[in-house]
Amino acid sequence: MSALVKPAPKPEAGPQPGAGGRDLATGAEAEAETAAAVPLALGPLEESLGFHLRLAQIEAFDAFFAAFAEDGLQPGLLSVLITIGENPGVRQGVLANALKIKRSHMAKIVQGFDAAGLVDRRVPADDRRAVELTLTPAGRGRVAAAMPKFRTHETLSASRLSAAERRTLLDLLRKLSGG
Amino acid sequence: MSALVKPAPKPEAGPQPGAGGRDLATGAEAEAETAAAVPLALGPLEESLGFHLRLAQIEAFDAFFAAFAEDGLQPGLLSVLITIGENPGVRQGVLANALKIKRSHMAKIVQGFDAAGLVDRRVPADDRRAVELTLTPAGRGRVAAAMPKFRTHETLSASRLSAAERRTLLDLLRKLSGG
DNA sequence: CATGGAATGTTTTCGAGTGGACAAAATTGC
DNA sequence: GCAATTTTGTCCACTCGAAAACATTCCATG
Repeated sequence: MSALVKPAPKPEAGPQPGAGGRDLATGAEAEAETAAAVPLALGPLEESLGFHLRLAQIEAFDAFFAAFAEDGLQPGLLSVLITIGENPGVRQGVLANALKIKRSHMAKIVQGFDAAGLVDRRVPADDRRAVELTLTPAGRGRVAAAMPKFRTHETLSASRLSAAERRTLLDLLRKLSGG
Repeated sequence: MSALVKPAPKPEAGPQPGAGGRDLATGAEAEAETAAAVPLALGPLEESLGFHLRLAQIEAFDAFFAAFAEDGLQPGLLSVLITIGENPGVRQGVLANALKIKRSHMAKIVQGFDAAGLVDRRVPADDRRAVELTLTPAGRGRVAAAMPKFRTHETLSASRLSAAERRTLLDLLRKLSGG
């Protein structure tokens, strides 16, 4: 598949009228589909952590996609690359565990990266079941190239929060997840 | 399909050895797959809102599943039912918009609910494209039955946070999502 | 009113992610 | 040493959700 190599989802002429062409830099939220933004009564959902987590996550995901659209890179995939870079020789299962990605899925992802020449898979001599992962030079380049955009994205996506609020939110999320 | 009527995912004999039988009440986190909980260096991810949102959301999702496994109910589906209940006669598209569910997906969901006899779909006379949704008595019963469990789940899932922290987290999430 | 465009919901098609069975290698117990 | 169990990764079948094309209805403009 090489889910990383698709040369920007669709090389269209420009912002199509119907497609709702994602204003990248402006930060305007631009009324997703159509359907008036009628405020609904959410009842108990209004106070639900899980519900708001989902909302926030979807929004963050969308923002990420908007930022990285041309790279054809997804949040999960980038996190895998980064983590391999930070932990050369990490075991595939350990990686999956830390990133909350299922091992079966991680296998697919790593296959894709391998095929794309971004990671090396080495079978250690002392345990021939395992696979140790390392970034290739190309992989390191890919990560390095993505990092500035990543930082920009992180800043932009929290633009509604003050620095202190962002810090607090991060800490609380970490605490919630048992960090 | 009737994705709501499956009588608990698998009516097995008991907690299978290999299946990892989800201790519901204990709250112990029980080492998901196997793979030692080796702490990895996450580098820039450590400070990433999006990354921690994903982690927290996955965890919340899992907890929800554990709590509602026997009901065969999913977070998104319950949120749809609740919101219809809170807004009788709501338009399908408005609902999709508010819950960040794609319209095409909402169509499927509503079809399922309709087939299960949980919602009524009424085409208003003044706009024959639209569909207005209402809970049937059975639907209201379903929601009412789920609510206590839902509140319990909400409380449990935030057990690592104090009440004040939970409140703060909720407010920050809402602010982040443009509430 | 006729005609082109927009809004609403549906269908179809496809990718992402899961669950479970599996093969190979390691570990343990005898 | 050898069988049983466990760990590690992979494969296959399936579901959830998204993107895009579509049909129908409404609206605007002449």
